[in-house]
Amino acid sequence: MNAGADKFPSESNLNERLAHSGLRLTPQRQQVHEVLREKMDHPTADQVFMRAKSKMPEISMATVYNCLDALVQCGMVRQVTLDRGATRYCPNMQDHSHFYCDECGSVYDILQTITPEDSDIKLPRGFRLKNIETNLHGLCPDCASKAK
Amino acid sequence: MNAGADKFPSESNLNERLAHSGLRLTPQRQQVHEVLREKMDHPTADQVFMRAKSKMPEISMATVYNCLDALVQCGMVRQVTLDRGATRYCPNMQDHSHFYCDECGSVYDILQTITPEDSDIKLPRGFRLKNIETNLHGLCPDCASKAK
DNA sequence: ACCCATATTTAGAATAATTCTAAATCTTGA
DNA sequence: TCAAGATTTAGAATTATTCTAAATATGGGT
Repeated sequence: MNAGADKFPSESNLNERLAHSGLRLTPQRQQVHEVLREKMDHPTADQVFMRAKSKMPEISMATVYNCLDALVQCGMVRQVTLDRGATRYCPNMQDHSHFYCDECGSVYDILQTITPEDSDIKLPRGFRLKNIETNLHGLCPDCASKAK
Repeated sequence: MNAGADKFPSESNLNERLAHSGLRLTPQRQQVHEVLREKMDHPTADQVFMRAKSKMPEISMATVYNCLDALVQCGMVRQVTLDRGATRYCPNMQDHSHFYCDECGSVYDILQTITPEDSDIKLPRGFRLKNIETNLHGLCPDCASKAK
């Protein structure tokens, strides 16, 4: 699309990444990925649907779920489950963890995490560890100040 | 209830714990807690409901949710959200993490974890960290061996 | 370019998970 | 004993996710 520097390096990988998992690049998958990158506020499937719909009115909810699954499967998006509510989606594939405010439910990316390497977690024989998900729970600045 | 050694030390705390959060000890809350401690296989609310119902036939689903919420709130039970499916509940309040098999969905307690102290995670100003939830993702022994 | 096999999308129905509601019941403390 | 408030209950309502079957799109081989 542009000959110059890629503003969105991973966008250019989308096709390869999908292909690597035996999946095709489709306008819908592109759109869903774009929606996620545009506003990285950990939207739910429903929010992704509404945002995608505004650009691509024919897209359906089922497709959004399909696309999210495809993007998760090929490693372009992370699924984030923090509470009993709807699952959220995060296109930031850098190692990072999520801070979840137990009070108001807001989510923040925290650019630090524990990797299988620097953790000294030992699993019983036979387990194969792929990655460690770190969720930080507490109060966000807003709620912390309200709480005295 | 018994003068001897407590087989279930946290059971005896239930009342205090609830009281400390301004909650009452009720037969239903006791039952739900018992169900969880009886088989620590990370059941969903629905499974807890069925198990509790067999001992206390009049209990309702809404009550199970209420009780689980009360137990979580007073720190007697942990909520575990690992995928898009139903939330699971864990009465083991020792520091530990959960291993989740991405293939078959089974969950194992792993008696190691990262605590706020031994992690050197620094949060931006204002955040108040309460606890770190560590979820290990990968393949369980069964699925790992099947996967070559 | 044309055809095929397969992948993907779609709307809507179906299911699953969770929350809400309003009435009944149970405590607790004055 | 009473009143206020907490808790439980059944069932309805809502929300989240998955399923289904038909329509459409795509890529590879000719």
